[in-house]
Amino acid sequence: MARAGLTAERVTIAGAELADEVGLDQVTMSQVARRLGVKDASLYTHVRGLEDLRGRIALLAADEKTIRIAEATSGRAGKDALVAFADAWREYAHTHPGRYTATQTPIRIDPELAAKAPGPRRAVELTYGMLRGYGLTEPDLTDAVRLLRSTFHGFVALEAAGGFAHERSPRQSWVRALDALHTLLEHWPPAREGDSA
Amino acid sequence: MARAGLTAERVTIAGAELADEVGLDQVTMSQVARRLGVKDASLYTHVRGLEDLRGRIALLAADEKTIRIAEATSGRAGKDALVAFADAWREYAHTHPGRYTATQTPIRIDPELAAKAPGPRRAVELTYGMLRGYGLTEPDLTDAVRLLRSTFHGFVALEAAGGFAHERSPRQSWVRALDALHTLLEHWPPAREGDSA
DNA sequence: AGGTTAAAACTAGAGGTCTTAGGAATGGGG
DNA sequence: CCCCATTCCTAAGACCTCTAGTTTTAACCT
Repeated sequence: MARAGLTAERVTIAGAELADEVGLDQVTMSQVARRLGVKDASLYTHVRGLEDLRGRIALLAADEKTIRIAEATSGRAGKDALVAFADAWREYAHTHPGRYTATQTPIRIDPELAAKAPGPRRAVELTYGMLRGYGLTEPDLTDAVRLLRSTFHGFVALEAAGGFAHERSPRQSWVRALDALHTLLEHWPPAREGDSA
Repeated sequence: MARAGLTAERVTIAGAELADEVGLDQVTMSQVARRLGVKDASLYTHVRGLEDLRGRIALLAADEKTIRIAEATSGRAGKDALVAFADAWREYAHTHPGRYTATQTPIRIDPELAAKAPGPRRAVELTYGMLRGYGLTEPDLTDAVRLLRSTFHGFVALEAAGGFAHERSPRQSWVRALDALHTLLEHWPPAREGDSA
């Protein structure tokens, strides 16, 4: 029987495609094997198991998303950068729902593998870079980054879960949310007594 | 063999407990049956299947969370109410991680069953009520509600996924995020040209 | 009390999944 | 050309979901 030419990467990509098509929890070893024209057991040469595969999909997605954001924000500053960053984030979640879902799973990723992935560190740099123009300093900077990431992630997650059943289109709320966040970053409230606790 | 006295509700609760203990995706028919001292097949008298059980857990969680929030915000207004609301939300996610995860799944819930659940409607009322003091009007009100829900959900989701690896404690960032959101609600930016698109 | 009956729980089994173990083919390096 | 590490396979065990058909239970009725 001719070799299929599998690699860990090809298996991961097949899994990611499957995730986007039928949902992350429909990604099984068997399905991925079938898609690659191979028996289930053959995958275990390249991937430790289902958990490992899921982790690799998550890492792939994180990298891809970071790249999109980097492209989108390149050369922009201030609110332009904020909107480009956020739109790229949401766009990725929309076009790759399965991959995006994978990024939400608690980190059960092989640490050694994770160390090789450029995504996370780069993502952090991008976010801090985007906020540079607002003149925040630590620890406000970290807090602001966390607030932004929370809002972006929360919005697309709720959107995907069907949480916005209301009349008003999510798109409109999204635009207004970005307006609001921009305003907020420009007028970031000073820490008050007791906030260091 | 003596009857176990199962009901759909008892099965759901067993599933919810299991979810909190070992994670939602470890909740299987077999495990739930084992916990109840019953054979797998017996569960199908009370619950349509695994999907259905998951949906019921999600509904249970939504109701419980809403109740906690209602209790916490009762009698409060303004920033007090905002903080109580948010803290109750986060607290629920922390103490019931499996149940909370269940609420994130896209709605595959039996519509008939969902109609009976008081949670969702009540949750919406609570949120709008909490914002009453800020003097917002539609459609800003809807946008603000969506922003808050996104941020709350996003924060606890990232927290649970290990997304806040930084030095600074999530608790501190949470407190500051609430400060920031309060400020934002007090100075909600007016809609600009083109925002209705 | 005893008999009837609907529901609850069981046994059996088909079909799917994950994973390990060990055997056979393949193709690149000596 | 042949070695042999790697790739892919078959086989098999354990577990899972769900359906069908059967037995047991408890509640109701006279």
